[in-house]
Amino acid sequence: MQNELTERKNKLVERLGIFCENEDNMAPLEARIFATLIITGKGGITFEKLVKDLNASKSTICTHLNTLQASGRVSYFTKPGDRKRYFNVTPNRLLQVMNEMLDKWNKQYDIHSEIIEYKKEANSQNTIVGDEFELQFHEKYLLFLEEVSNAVKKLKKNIAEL
Amino acid sequence: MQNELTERKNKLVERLGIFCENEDNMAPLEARIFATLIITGKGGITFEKLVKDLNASKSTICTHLNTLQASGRVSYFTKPGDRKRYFNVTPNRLLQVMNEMLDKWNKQYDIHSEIIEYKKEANSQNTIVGDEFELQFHEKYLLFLEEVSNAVKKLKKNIAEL
DNA sequence: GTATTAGTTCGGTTTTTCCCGAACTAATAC
DNA sequence: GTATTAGTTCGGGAAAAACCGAACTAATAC
Repeated sequence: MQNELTERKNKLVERLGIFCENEDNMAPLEARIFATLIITGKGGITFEKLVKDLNASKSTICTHLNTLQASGRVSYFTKPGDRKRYFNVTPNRLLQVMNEMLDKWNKQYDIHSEIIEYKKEANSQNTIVGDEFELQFHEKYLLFLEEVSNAVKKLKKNIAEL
Repeated sequence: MQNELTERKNKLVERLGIFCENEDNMAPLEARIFATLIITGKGGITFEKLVKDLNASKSTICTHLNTLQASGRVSYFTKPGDRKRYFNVTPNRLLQVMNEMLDKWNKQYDIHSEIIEYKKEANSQNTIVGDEFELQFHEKYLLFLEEVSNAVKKLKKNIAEL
């Protein structure tokens, strides 16, 4: 019974780990740590248990926990009379996820804006008819980025109130 | 004059390249290729010009062009009486971007759903009061994924008609 | 058919990433 | 203070990623 649950947990850590590796550019063990923290939840998990559960060295766990904390994804708390740290996912993680999305889209917006500027300038200097840069793709892209950003900004408010 | 524009283009390729490297998991040169294609636009660019412009080996360009095509991001066309291939970004790239977003969110949805299942089961077996898993984070996350997915699905329709 | 050039394949090298172990520091329990 | 254990640092090694060059194939121009 207990084994079946643990097995299920491990499978989930692995699955979520691979996802984080692929989509969030995490190192394999870093992804497993983060996945473990997500699945462990608020209660947190100690350094030494991570070392055991993930079968990794202390140094690796230490390094990754630090980068995860530096990126704001992970925090820890302590219990009085217990010097261990209990690591968990930063409380307002969902808000963070939304902000990360917005950041990424903003960066893209800036780049495509600059590309448009560049292409306009190039077109104005170009003399060969029919050889101009088209701007539609970039303009549509900007439009899309605005819209999807707005949608997430709205969700930020709504979900905060939930 | 021409130099100034070329300089600007190179800067943009570099900037967009780094973005693709970081956010889209591309290899450095792969990212530069893709960036070049985006900035070159519909007219496309030949294999040999990529080799020259990016100062890379034919083999590397070849390999990356193939993976980029395999992932559906890049296509090519030919001109009659010219055996070179002209590579460019796949025409409906924006639609593709939206689909990639939806895919990613779907994957996350599935994983978090399974985590919820797991935690419910664990809670039902748990006897220690106050030691249950909380589900709010995951439930909010699912809600958010649904909403943002819906927003993008709407945009898919609207922007297609644009 | 032949020459030429576009593009591919594959083995190998360089570079980077990832992780570990051992020695170390820091904190607290006693 | 001293012992113990939590956590860190750093040098190095293994593994993976990225790129290249040389030899090759394929296509077309002539």
